[in-house]
Amino acid sequence: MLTTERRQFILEILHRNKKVLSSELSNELKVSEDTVRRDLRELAEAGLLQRVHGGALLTSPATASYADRQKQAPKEKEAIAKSAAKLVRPGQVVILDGGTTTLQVARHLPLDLVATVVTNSPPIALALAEHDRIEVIMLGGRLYKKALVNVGTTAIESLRSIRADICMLGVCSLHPEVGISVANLDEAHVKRAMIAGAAEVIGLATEAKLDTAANYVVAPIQTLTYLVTAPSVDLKRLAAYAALGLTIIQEI
Amino acid sequence: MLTTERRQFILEILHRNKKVLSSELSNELKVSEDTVRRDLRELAEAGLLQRVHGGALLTSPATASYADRQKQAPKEKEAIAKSAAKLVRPGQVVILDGGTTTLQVARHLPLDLVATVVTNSPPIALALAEHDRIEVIMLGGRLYKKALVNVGTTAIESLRSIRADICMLGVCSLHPEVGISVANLDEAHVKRAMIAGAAEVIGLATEAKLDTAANYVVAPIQTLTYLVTAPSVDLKRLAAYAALGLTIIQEI
DNA sequence: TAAAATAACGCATTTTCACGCAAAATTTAA
DNA sequence: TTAAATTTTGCGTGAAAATGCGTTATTTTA
Repeated sequence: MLTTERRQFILEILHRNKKVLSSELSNELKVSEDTVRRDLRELAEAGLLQRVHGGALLTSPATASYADRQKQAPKEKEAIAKSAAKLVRPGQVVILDGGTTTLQVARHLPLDLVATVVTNSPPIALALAEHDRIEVIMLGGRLYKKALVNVGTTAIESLRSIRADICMLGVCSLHPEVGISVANLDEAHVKRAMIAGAAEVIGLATEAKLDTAANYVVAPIQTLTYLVTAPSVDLKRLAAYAALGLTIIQEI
Repeated sequence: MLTTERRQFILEILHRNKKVLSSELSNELKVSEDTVRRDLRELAEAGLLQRVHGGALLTSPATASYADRQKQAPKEKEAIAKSAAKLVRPGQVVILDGGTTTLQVARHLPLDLVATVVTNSPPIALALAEHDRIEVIMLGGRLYKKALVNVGTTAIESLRSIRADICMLGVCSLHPEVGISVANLDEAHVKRAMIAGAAEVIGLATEAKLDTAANYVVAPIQTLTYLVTAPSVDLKRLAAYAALGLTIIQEI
């Protein structure tokens, strides 16, 4: 049985049963579990299924992908969020990009912080609704459901009239040469407008995002003033970024 | 059953029953309470539920006042929402005002409905993210936390360039002579712009809102094309409104 | 205040995963 | 067609995840 054939078969089973187990597939297909896992890994990267411990599940459309990402490396994201939240000074105007990491930042802002937050992410706006003294400015636009952010000219236009102190960007992919890149063109445009509207730009990145690139480039690395990562990330992996002039923040 | 599967199941139960008990889940899922607790802990960290002694509750979507209102007359609101949701025809462009009743409407829209929804309410935008075929246009602006809606010139400006088929308005106060009125000036402005941007206007009102008035008048009663109320409301109470030319809808 | 229920913590066990390496299979090039 | 290069696969190892149990703390209730 050909590799491609086998993978097709896995997808069929998955759509019939809504889930597959690595162990069962290994038995049924007469290949080792390693091979099955490799298949699942490939298929997951292609977005055709959702890997979980023990096998895989159907990728539920739209918002599910967001919920999934919320579960990825939650510890690391929380560590980053805590550090990043401390960078916001009272009275500042902050542009907060959408994303699961920035959502954590919003949650970790002190409840009594006086500030203005500009965001294109409905979940972040809701999280900040509990912060009495934070003024929330929501950027409108078409809701891009995969990332739960508003995109389009409306958002970009609104950003033109905003001069923020800092901008916190959840970077999807970061590469010393390629720069900051994302998987969606609309998102790239909005992020670029956010960067243009702030004096300082803070990038938030989990380790998995380092040294990777996506299809749409937002800006070169030097655009960032700070790069916040988890304390667990090896300094060697960050050397290339530090060399480009960024200040690396791993813990405050 | 896979771990991820189990956690999804817990979330489903939670959304259905508004609460879950560790002991019940342990029985139902045939796993130890430890495991259930671990699941709840993880899900809570992801912000998907709120842990309490004995189990978990739904995450408060936002501020207390909003959550409180969501608890007021839930049956009545649901009845109204079901009727109102049926008024949306495939392919239409719908302006959906913020509010607890309109949020229910969003939730009751068919999952396969093809439509465009324009809203200034982050909770509604999020609820609609699960509807694959609904395009969501979010109106930006300053977040008015008490009602969780975006207000201000940005929202009003955006509405100027929209011609919707219908507009669904959660009315705060309704009075035959005063008209539609609300407690906040900014909200009044936005609602007026919404009305101006739609061919038909549908008002949603629980019984408690009939024959009351608030400080800021949005528009006269005749602005409404339909008034949707719960079937439990006595027709006599609605006579005055019917006399003004509205079509009363109590159940479909 | 005491008893009961619920939670948290540490630990051991089992299962599942990831990674490197070498053999086998497949594709590409000479 | 043969040889070289690439890909795929299976296995061994160690790491990580998931789970249940015993114990101790905390909260709730009577």
